[in-house]
Amino acid sequence: MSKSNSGSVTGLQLDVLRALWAAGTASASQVHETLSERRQLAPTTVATLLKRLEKRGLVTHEREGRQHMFRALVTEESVVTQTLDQVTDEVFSGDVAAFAAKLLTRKDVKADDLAKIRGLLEARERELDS
Amino acid sequence: MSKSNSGSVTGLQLDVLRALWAAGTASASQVHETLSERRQLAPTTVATLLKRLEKRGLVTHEREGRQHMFRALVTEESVVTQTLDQVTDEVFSGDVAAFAAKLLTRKDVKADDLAKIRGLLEARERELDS
DNA sequence: ATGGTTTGACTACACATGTAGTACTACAGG
DNA sequence: CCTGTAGTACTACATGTGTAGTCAAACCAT
Repeated sequence: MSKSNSGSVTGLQLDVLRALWAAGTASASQVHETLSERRQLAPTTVATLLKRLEKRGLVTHEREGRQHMFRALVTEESVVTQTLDQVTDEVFSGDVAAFAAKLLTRKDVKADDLAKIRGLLEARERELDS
Repeated sequence: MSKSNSGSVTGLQLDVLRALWAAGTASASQVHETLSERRQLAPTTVATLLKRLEKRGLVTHEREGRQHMFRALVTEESVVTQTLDQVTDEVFSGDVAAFAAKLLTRKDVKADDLAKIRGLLEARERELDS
């Protein structure tokens, strides 16, 4: 049951997944290449990461000749949601408003951030209202 | 100096810290007691956690007779901020608006959450505006 | 004092993560 | 055909975390 997989991912794992989301399908070396700007990792390291993600059920692969072509089994949406759920829960005891509050009172929130947020907020209000 | 300590904490560690924040100062067994409703942990486990948090510089203790009275060295504020910073960074590449957006579009956001958020948003706007 | 109780110290162990080396294999070029 | 190379598989290792047991000292009550 239930599995649906409860794993939240670390920043590194997320980067790997992002490479896959961007490519759709990619070999270990392609992922390595993609990551190379943000992370200095040995190619084998990337392979290990992919393998571990596969073990956790987050990605899969299919051979293509001698290569493995990897593909994410989870969407960015679900991973992000998962992460936020966890934070909401652990840090804010499920209180989304408190969560948002903290976010809004951060030092580095800019006026245009607020504007964007306002837009979304209003859209969301209309949505819930209807 | 400096470091202000870069550690983000896990849910469990956060619970331990919360016990300390609530008590101001507490012995391992008091923390254990406090946690006992949320977590079924052996007393020694709690002691271990406290010790590790101390090693990381997040708490400290002073002997009081035969006991160790622990005290948090970080504020809830800082830990929460730290956590949000990390999520902002890792998950949203620093884009606070995107972060907020995701939060607002969650399934379980209720109308009164939105109302609260709107209040804060407006307060914040006035603040930045001034 | 003496023994049971409390509490801190040390040790342990499985699992995840970050990181990477080595070994083997199969393909491509000469 | 032989060999370099690319790419997978296996192994490794330090660190952090969740979880807890054992041991020893210190203390309280009889």
